[in-house]
Amino acid sequence: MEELINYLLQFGRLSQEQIAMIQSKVKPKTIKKGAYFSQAGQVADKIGYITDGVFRVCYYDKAGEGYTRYFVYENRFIADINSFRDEIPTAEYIEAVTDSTLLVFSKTGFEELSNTITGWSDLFSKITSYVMENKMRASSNMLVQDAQTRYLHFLDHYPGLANRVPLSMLASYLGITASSLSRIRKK
Amino acid sequence: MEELINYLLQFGRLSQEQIAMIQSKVKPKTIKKGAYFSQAGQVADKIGYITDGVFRVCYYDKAGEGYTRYFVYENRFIADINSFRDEIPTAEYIEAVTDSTLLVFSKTGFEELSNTITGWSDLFSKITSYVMENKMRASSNMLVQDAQTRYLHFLDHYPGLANRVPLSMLASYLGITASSLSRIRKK
DNA sequence: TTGTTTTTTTGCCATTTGGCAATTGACACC
DNA sequence: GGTGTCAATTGCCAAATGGCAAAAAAACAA
Repeated sequence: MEELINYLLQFGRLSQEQIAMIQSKVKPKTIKKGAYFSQAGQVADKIGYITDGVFRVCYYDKAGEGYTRYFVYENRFIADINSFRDEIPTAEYIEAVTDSTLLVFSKTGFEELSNTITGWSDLFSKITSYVMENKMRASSNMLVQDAQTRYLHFLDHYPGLANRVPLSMLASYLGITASSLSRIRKK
Repeated sequence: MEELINYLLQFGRLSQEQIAMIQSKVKPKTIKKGAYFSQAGQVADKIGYITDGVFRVCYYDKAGEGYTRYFVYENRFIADINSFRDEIPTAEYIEAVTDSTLLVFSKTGFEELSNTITGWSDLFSKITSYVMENKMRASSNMLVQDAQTRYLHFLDHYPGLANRVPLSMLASYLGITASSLSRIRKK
């Protein structure tokens, strides 16, 4: 809870009353490894702040093969923001990679905050565009690097994360096969 | 001008007065091929709506080699939104790939719209997150496809664009060398 | 613990892509 | 018409990566 508030304060000012208001709209939730926080085809009805655990945003091809777009872990928000805002179905899955705990804003709770706290939706869209820009830059950068460079960059940009996610998921995030990643890892 | 309004209307409602207000804050601008709309190290002080031409968002490595993150063309906004909002220096260049014309919002003009038009900044952040999500999805998808698939996808997703941008820029967008793209093209 | 299932590693070979250099082509300028 | 400049094509070979299958290791369940 503490962390959530500190995270928000990085992006804008909040009064004590506003903080109390936010805290009152958030509910703890646990989710098991392998379960989905949101699923393709459904409308995302909540926004989560991860207090413990790792999630991945992913999709599946016709053959059922899963591809990881990116990972999100402690002290970050996880949500399909476009689905949530416009109430349209998601295109992707948000899957718990480990057993996890979250603080969750419901759709109605979030809207109450938008109506009560001046600048709340601006603050949130600031977070959103900041995060998305980084995600986009990351995958755009990977495109022009070879597999080993991508892996090494991942290791020092997300220290420890490589040990918390299955190799196969990491491989699909890096855009290589599991075998290739295993070989690169040997070095 | 017509197109700008129609584009905005796709993302939210606007009254006649609001439309007039928007139109009064926008100024036409032309920019020559090769010139920059915004540059790394500077603070982006404007948002452009492209009425004619093609731009690319790009960066350079130490060796001076340029890499294209993505292209933007007619009837879309071009801006470094995080730099513009927070008044921090951009990390990237926005370069005119062809001679182009724009409609430009200045920082002050844009702020006046935010203060005058209820929901203006929500409407704009809706556009931003929608566009960024798509850009991110595009480069994330490319990561798991081979070069030829990426090229073919580009051709039918952006019809005609391949003929408007130099091969070398397209190659760097696709994450391959100019030679490789040239070979793929032969087929 | 034991057996079962899933994930990871490894070997082998085919294919893709990169790197480099030479050639060709387009275009502007003299 | 010649000449310089820059972009695009092509050939050659090396390096990176994929595909597939078998073996090994790890995770999980009974």
